[in-house]
Amino acid sequence: MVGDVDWLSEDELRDWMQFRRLLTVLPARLSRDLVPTGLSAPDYEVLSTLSEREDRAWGLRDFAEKMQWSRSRLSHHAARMEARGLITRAPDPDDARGSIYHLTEAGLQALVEAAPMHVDSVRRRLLDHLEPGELAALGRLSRRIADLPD
Amino acid sequence: MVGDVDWLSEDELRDWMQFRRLLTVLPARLSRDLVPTGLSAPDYEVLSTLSEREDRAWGLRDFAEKMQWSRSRLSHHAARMEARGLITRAPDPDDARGSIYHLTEAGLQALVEAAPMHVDSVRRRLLDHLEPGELAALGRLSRRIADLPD
DNA sequence: TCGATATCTTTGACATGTCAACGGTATGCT
DNA sequence: AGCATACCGTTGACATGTCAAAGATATCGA
Repeated sequence: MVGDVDWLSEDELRDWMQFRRLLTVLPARLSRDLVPTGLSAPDYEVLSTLSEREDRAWGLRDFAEKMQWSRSRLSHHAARMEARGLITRAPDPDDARGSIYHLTEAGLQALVEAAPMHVDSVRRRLLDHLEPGELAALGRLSRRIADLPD
Repeated sequence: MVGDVDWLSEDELRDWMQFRRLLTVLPARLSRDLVPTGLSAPDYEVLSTLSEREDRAWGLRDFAEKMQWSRSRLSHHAARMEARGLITRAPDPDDARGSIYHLTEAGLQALVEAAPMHVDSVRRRLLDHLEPGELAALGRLSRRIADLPD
Protein backbone atom coordinates (compact mmCIF):
# COMPACT_ATOMS: atom_id res chain seq x y z
CA MET A 1 0.00 0.00 0.00
CA VAL A 2 2.22 2.71 1.29
CA GLY A 3 5.08 0.38 2.08
CA ASP A 4 6.17 0.18 -1.50
CA VAL A 5 6.84 3.88 -1.69
CA ASP A 6 8.24 4.79 -5.03
CA TRP A 7 10.01 7.75 -3.47
CA LEU A 8 12.84 5.38 -2.68
CA SER A 9 14.27 3.10 -5.30
CA GLU A 10 13.93 -0.59 -4.65
CA ASP A 11 17.62 -0.82 -3.76
CA GLU A 12 17.52 2.18 -1.49
CA LEU A 13 14.49 0.82 0.28
CA ARG A 14 16.06 -2.57 0.82
CA ASP A 15 19.35 -1.21 2.12
CA TRP A 16 17.64 1.32 4.33
CA MET A 17 15.35 -1.34 5.81
CA GLN A 18 18.31 -3.53 6.60
CA PHE A 19 20.16 -0.71 8.23
CA ARG A 20 17.05 0.26 10.17
CA ARG A 21 16.84 -3.26 11.50
CA LEU A 22 20.43 -3.06 12.67
CA LEU A 23 19.60 0.22 14.37
CA THR A 24 17.08 -1.53 16.60
CA VAL A 25 18.57 -4.99 16.95
CA LEU A 26 22.16 -4.21 17.87
CA PRO A 27 21.46 -1.88 20.80
CA ALA A 28 18.90 -4.35 22.10
CA ARG A 29 21.49 -7.13 22.08
CA LEU A 30 24.19 -5.07 23.73
CA SER A 31 21.71 -4.04 26.38
CA ARG A 32 20.60 -7.59 26.98
CA ASP A 33 24.18 -8.79 27.35
CA LEU A 34 24.60 -6.28 30.14
CA VAL A 35 21.71 -7.56 32.24
CA PRO A 36 23.73 -10.11 34.25
CA THR A 37 25.97 -7.29 35.47
CA GLY A 38 23.01 -5.57 37.10
CA LEU A 39 23.59 -2.46 35.00
CA SER A 40 21.38 -1.24 32.19
CA ALA A 41 22.93 0.26 29.07
CA PRO A 42 22.13 3.81 30.25
CA ASP A 43 23.61 2.99 33.66
CA TYR A 44 26.78 1.82 31.99
CA GLU A 45 27.01 4.95 29.87
CA VAL A 46 26.63 7.19 32.87
CA LEU A 47 29.20 5.36 34.95
CA SER A 48 31.66 5.10 32.11
CA THR A 49 31.36 8.79 31.24
CA LEU A 50 31.74 9.82 34.85
CA SER A 51 34.79 7.63 35.20
CA GLU A 52 36.55 9.48 32.41
CA ARG A 53 37.15 12.45 34.67
CA GLU A 54 40.19 12.13 36.90
CA ASP A 55 38.23 13.44 39.86
CA ARG A 56 35.23 11.36 38.78
CA ALA A 57 32.97 14.38 39.25
CA TRP A 58 30.98 16.44 36.80
CA GLY A 59 28.41 19.23 36.77
CA LEU A 60 25.09 18.25 35.27
CA ARG A 61 25.11 20.66 32.39
CA ASP A 62 28.47 19.62 30.95
CA PHE A 63 27.80 16.05 31.85
CA ALA A 64 24.55 15.98 29.93
CA GLU A 65 26.13 17.70 26.97
CA LYS A 66 29.04 15.27 26.94
CA MET A 67 26.60 12.37 26.95
CA GLN A 68 24.28 14.02 24.47
CA TRP A 69 21.41 13.52 26.87
CA SER A 70 18.83 16.07 27.88
CA ARG A 71 19.45 17.50 31.34
CA SER A 72 16.05 16.26 32.39
CA ARG A 73 16.82 12.74 31.32
CA LEU A 74 20.13 12.73 33.11
CA SER A 75 18.62 14.20 36.25
CA HIS A 76 15.91 11.56 36.31
CA HIS A 77 18.29 8.73 35.66
CA ALA A 78 20.79 10.06 38.17
CA ALA A 79 18.09 10.16 40.83
CA ARG A 80 17.49 6.47 40.29
CA MET A 81 21.19 5.66 40.26
CA GLU A 82 21.76 7.70 43.39
CA ALA A 83 19.08 5.70 45.15
CA ARG A 84 21.05 2.59 44.23
CA GLY A 85 24.26 4.04 45.59
CA LEU A 86 26.10 4.18 42.26
CA ILE A 87 26.58 7.93 42.20
CA THR A 88 26.05 10.91 44.49
CA ARG A 89 24.90 14.46 43.89
CA ALA A 90 26.16 17.40 45.90
CA PRO A 91 25.54 21.14 45.67
CA ASP A 92 28.13 23.05 43.66
CA PRO A 93 30.08 25.32 46.04
CA ASP A 94 30.75 27.81 43.23
CA ASP A 95 27.16 28.10 42.01
CA ALA A 96 24.30 27.42 44.34
CA ARG A 97 22.10 26.45 41.40
CA GLY A 98 24.52 23.79 40.30
CA SER A 99 24.92 20.18 41.25
CA ILE A 100 28.04 18.06 41.18
CA TYR A 101 27.73 14.46 40.18
CA HIS A 102 30.15 12.05 41.71
CA LEU A 103 30.99 8.41 41.10
CA THR A 104 30.86 6.34 44.27
CA GLU A 105 33.17 3.46 45.10
CA ALA A 106 30.29 1.10 44.52
CA GLY A 107 29.63 2.71 41.17
CA LEU A 108 33.22 2.40 40.09
CA GLN A 109 33.24 -1.16 41.32
CA ALA A 110 30.15 -2.01 39.29
CA LEU A 111 31.64 -0.44 36.19
CA VAL A 112 34.95 -2.26 36.55
CA GLU A 113 33.13 -5.54 36.89
CA ALA A 114 30.84 -4.90 33.94
CA ALA A 115 33.39 -3.49 31.51
CA PRO A 116 35.05 -6.71 30.34
CA MET A 117 31.71 -8.32 29.67
CA HIS A 118 30.54 -5.31 27.73
CA VAL A 119 33.67 -5.13 25.61
CA ASP A 120 33.35 -8.79 24.87
CA SER A 121 29.75 -8.21 23.91
CA VAL A 122 30.65 -5.45 21.46
CA ARG A 123 33.20 -7.76 19.89
CA ARG A 124 30.88 -10.72 19.57
CA ARG A 125 27.93 -8.69 18.36
CA LEU A 126 29.77 -6.43 15.95
CA LEU A 127 33.51 -6.04 15.68
CA ASP A 128 34.35 -9.69 15.13
CA HIS A 129 32.15 -9.72 12.06
CA LEU A 130 33.62 -6.74 10.27
CA GLU A 131 36.56 -6.75 7.91
CA PRO A 132 39.34 -4.49 9.14
CA GLY A 133 38.55 -1.81 6.58
CA GLU A 134 34.83 -2.04 7.13
CA LEU A 135 34.99 -0.79 10.67
CA ALA A 136 37.05 2.21 9.63
CA ALA A 137 34.63 2.99 6.83
CA LEU A 138 31.71 2.60 9.21
CA GLY A 139 33.35 4.95 11.68
CA ARG A 140 33.95 7.62 9.04
CA LEU A 141 30.47 7.30 7.65
CA SER A 142 28.94 7.46 11.12
CA ARG A 143 30.84 10.58 11.98
CA ARG A 144 29.83 12.26 8.77
CA ILE A 145 26.14 11.55 9.31
CA ALA A 146 26.11 12.22 13.02
CA ASP A 147 27.89 15.53 12.55
CA LEU A 148 25.20 16.86 10.26
CA PRO A 149 23.32 19.83 11.69
CA ASP A 150 20.47 18.83 13.97
CA MET B 1 39.83 5.40 34.13
CA VAL B 2 37.87 2.63 32.60
CA GLY B 3 37.07 4.55 29.45
CA ASP B 4 40.48 3.97 27.99
CA VAL B 5 39.96 0.24 27.98
CA ASP B 6 42.88 -1.48 26.36
CA TRP B 7 40.63 -4.32 25.30
CA LEU B 8 39.84 -2.31 22.21
CA SER B 9 42.56 -0.77 20.12
CA GLU B 10 42.55 2.97 19.86
CA ASP B 11 41.19 2.79 16.32
CA GLU B 12 38.52 0.29 17.21
CA LEU B 13 37.44 2.38 20.14
CA ARG B 14 37.20 5.55 18.07
CA ASP B 15 35.25 3.94 15.24
CA TRP B 16 32.94 2.14 17.62
CA MET B 17 32.24 5.33 19.57
CA GLN B 18 31.37 7.15 16.36
CA PHE B 19 29.08 4.40 15.25
CA ARG B 20 27.50 4.27 18.68
CA ARG B 21 26.75 7.96 18.44
CA LEU B 22 25.06 7.42 15.08
CA LEU B 23 23.03 4.65 16.68
CA THR B 24 21.46 7.12 19.08
CA VAL B 25 21.45 10.33 17.06
CA LEU B 26 19.92 9.17 13.81
CA PRO B 27 16.78 7.54 15.22
CA ALA B 28 16.27 10.58 17.44
CA ARG B 29 16.34 12.87 14.41
CA LEU B 30 14.03 10.73 12.34
CA SER B 31 11.64 10.58 15.24
CA ARG B 32 11.75 14.31 15.78
CA ASP B 33 11.07 14.99 12.10
CA LEU B 34 7.90 12.97 12.45
CA VAL B 35 6.46 15.02 15.31
CA PRO B 36 4.60 17.55 13.11
CA THR B 37 2.65 14.69 11.54
CA GLY B 38 1.20 13.75 14.92
CA LEU B 39 2.68 10.27 14.65
CA SER B 40 5.55 8.92 16.72
CA ALA B 41 8.14 6.67 15.11
CA PRO B 42 6.54 3.55 16.65
CA ASP B 43 3.14 4.73 15.44
CA TYR B 44 4.51 5.09 11.95
CA GLU B 45 6.05 1.65 12.04
CA VAL B 46 2.81 0.05 13.15
CA LEU B 47 0.71 1.80 10.54
CA SER B 48 3.18 1.16 7.78
CA THR B 49 3.49 -2.53 8.63
CA LEU B 50 -0.26 -2.94 8.84
CA SER B 51 -0.68 -1.23 5.50
CA GLU B 52 1.52 -3.79 3.79
CA ARG B 53 -1.24 -6.36 4.01
CA GLU B 54 -3.76 -6.15 1.22
CA ASP B 55 -6.61 -6.56 3.68
CA ARG B 56 -4.81 -4.29 6.14
CA ALA B 57 -5.45 -6.79 8.92
CA TRP B 58 -3.13 -8.91 10.97
CA GLY B 59 -3.17 -11.24 13.97
CA LEU B 60 -1.09 -10.03 16.86
CA ARG B 61 1.37 -12.86 16.95
CA ASP B 62 2.46 -12.67 13.33
CA PHE B 63 2.25 -8.93 13.43
CA ALA B 64 4.60 -8.70 16.40
CA GLU B 65 7.00 -11.14 14.82
CA LYS B 66 7.01 -9.26 11.55
CA MET B 67 7.80 -6.05 13.41
CA GLN B 68 10.30 -7.73 15.68
CA TRP B 69 8.43 -6.37 18.68
CA SER B 70 7.41 -8.27 21.77
CA ARG B 71 3.72 -9.14 21.83
CA SER B 72 3.38 -7.22 25.03
CA ARG B 73 4.86 -4.10 23.52
CA LEU B 74 2.65 -4.30 20.49
CA SER B 75 -0.43 -4.95 22.58
CA HIS B 76 0.30 -1.95 24.79
CA HIS B 77 1.04 0.32 21.88
CA ALA B 78 -1.97 -0.91 19.95
CA ALA B 79 -4.20 -0.11 22.90
CA ARG B 80 -3.03 3.48 22.79
CA MET B 81 -3.38 3.68 19.03
CA GLU B 82 -6.84 2.16 19.18
CA ALA B 83 -7.86 4.83 21.65
CA ARG B 84 -6.76 7.39 19.09
CA GLY B 85 -8.76 5.72 16.36
CA LEU B 86 -5.81 4.73 14.20
CA ILE B 87 -6.41 0.99 14.38
CA THR B 88 -9.02 -1.42 15.67
CA ARG B 89 -8.85 -4.80 17.34
CA ALA B 90 -11.47 -7.48 16.87
CA PRO B 91 -11.76 -11.06 18.09
CA ASP B 92 -10.48 -13.67 15.64
CA PRO B 93 -13.45 -15.74 14.41
CA ASP B 94 -11.21 -18.76 13.84
CA ASP B 95 -9.54 -18.73 17.24
CA ALA B 96 -11.32 -17.23 20.21
CA ARG B 97 -7.98 -16.50 21.86
CA GLY B 98 -6.83 -14.45 18.92
CA SER B 99 -7.23 -10.84 18.00
CA ILE B 100 -7.26 -9.25 14.58
CA TYR B 101 -5.63 -5.88 14.14
CA HIS B 102 -7.10 -3.64 11.53
CA LEU B 103 -6.04 -0.33 10.03
CA THR B 104 -8.81 2.26 10.14
CA GLU B 105 -9.48 4.86 7.49
CA ALA B 106 -8.13 7.51 9.83
CA GLY B 107 -5.01 5.41 10.36
CA LEU B 108 -4.42 4.98 6.67
CA GLN B 109 -5.07 8.66 6.17
CA ALA B 110 -2.52 9.61 8.82
CA LEU B 111 0.05 7.29 7.27
CA VAL B 112 -0.47 8.61 3.77
CA GLU B 113 -0.02 12.14 5.00
CA ALA B 114 3.08 11.35 7.02
CA ALA B 115 4.87 9.15 4.50
CA PRO B 116 6.28 11.82 2.18
CA MET B 117 7.65 13.79 5.08
CA HIS B 118 9.25 10.70 6.54
CA VAL B 119 10.85 9.66 3.26
CA ASP B 120 12.19 13.15 2.85
CA SER B 121 13.56 12.96 6.37
CA VAL B 122 15.39 9.72 5.67
CA ARG B 123 16.90 11.30 2.60
CA ARG B 124 18.01 14.48 4.31
CA ARG B 125 19.30 12.75 7.42
CA LEU B 126 21.05 9.84 5.75
CA LEU B 127 20.71 8.83 2.11
CA ASP B 128 21.71 12.16 0.60
CA HIS B 129 25.03 11.99 2.38
CA LEU B 130 26.10 8.54 1.26
CA GLU B 131 28.00 7.69 -1.89
CA PRO B 132 26.07 5.28 -4.11
CA GLY B 133 28.25 2.33 -3.12
CA GLU B 134 28.28 3.24 0.54
CA LEU B 135 24.59 2.61 1.00
CA ALA B 136 24.85 -0.79 -0.61
CA ALA B 137 27.82 -1.65 1.59
CA LEU B 138 25.96 -0.42 4.66
CA GLY B 139 22.96 -2.53 3.74
CA ARG B 140 25.03 -5.67 3.31
CA LEU B 141 26.93 -5.07 6.51
CA SER B 142 23.73 -4.39 8.43
CA ARG B 143 22.15 -7.56 7.23
CA ARG B 144 25.19 -9.61 8.14
CA ILE B 145 25.29 -8.23 11.68
CA ALA B 146 21.55 -8.23 12.27
CA ASP B 147 21.26 -11.81 11.03
CA LEU B 148 23.68 -13.11 13.64
CA PRO B 149 22.09 -15.45 16.17
CA ASP B 150 20.43 -13.61 19.05
C1' DT C 1 21.20 48.79 44.31
C1' DC C 2 17.48 46.76 42.30
C1' DG C 3 14.47 44.80 39.01
C1' DA C 4 14.24 42.22 34.66
C1' DT C 5 15.99 38.39 32.62
C1' DA C 6 18.67 34.27 31.98
C1' DT C 7 20.34 29.99 33.64
C1' DC C 8 20.61 26.02 36.73
C1' DT C 9 18.66 21.50 38.26
C1' DT C 10 14.66 19.30 39.53
C1' DT C 11 9.96 17.89 39.23
C1' DG C 12 5.31 16.20 37.44
C1' DA C 13 2.64 14.31 34.00
C1' DC C 14 2.72 11.46 30.63
C1' DA C 15 4.37 8.25 26.52
C1' DT C 16 7.04 4.29 25.80
C1' DG C 17 9.17 -0.35 26.67
C1' DT C 18 10.15 -4.70 29.59
C1' DC C 19 9.13 -8.51 32.39
C1' DA C 20 6.26 -11.71 34.73
C1' DA C 21 1.84 -13.36 35.47
C1' DC C 22 -3.03 -13.81 34.25
C1' DG C 23 -7.53 -15.65 32.42
C1' DG C 24 -9.36 -17.74 28.50
C1' DT C 25 -9.01 -21.04 24.81
C1' DA C 26 -7.08 -24.70 21.91
C1' DT C 27 -4.64 -29.12 21.52
C1' DG C 28 -2.89 -33.63 22.45
C1' DC C 29 -2.96 -37.76 24.97
C1' DT C 30 -5.26 -41.42 27.44
C1' DA D 1 -14.91 -37.41 27.03
C1' DG D 2 -11.67 -35.42 30.15
C1' DC D 3 -7.51 -33.79 31.84
C1' DA D 4 -2.85 -31.84 31.42
C1' DT D 5 -0.43 -28.78 28.78
C1' DA D 6 0.63 -25.20 25.51
C1' DC D 7 -0.56 -21.03 23.50
C1' DC D 8 -3.15 -16.54 22.88
C1' DG D 9 -3.48 -11.61 23.83
C1' DT D 10 -3.77 -8.65 27.73
C1' DT D 11 -2.60 -6.62 31.98
C1' DG D 12 0.05 -4.58 36.06
C1' DA D 13 4.13 -3.03 37.93
C1' DC D 14 7.84 -0.83 36.99
C1' DA D 15 12.11 1.32 34.35
C1' DT D 16 13.00 4.64 30.99
C1' DG D 17 12.54 8.94 28.20
C1' DT D 18 10.19 13.58 26.79
C1' DC D 19 8.19 17.90 27.44
C1' DA D 20 6.81 21.86 29.91
C1' DA D 21 7.02 24.26 34.05
C1' DA D 22 8.71 25.03 38.56
C1' DG D 23 11.78 27.10 42.23
C1' DA D 24 16.24 28.82 43.24
C1' DT D 25 20.10 31.52 42.03
C1' DA D 26 23.07 34.32 39.06
C1' DT D 27 23.75 38.18 35.88
C1' DC D 28 23.05 42.30 33.45
C1' DG D 29 21.59 46.99 32.74
C1' DA D 30 19.40 51.22 34.46
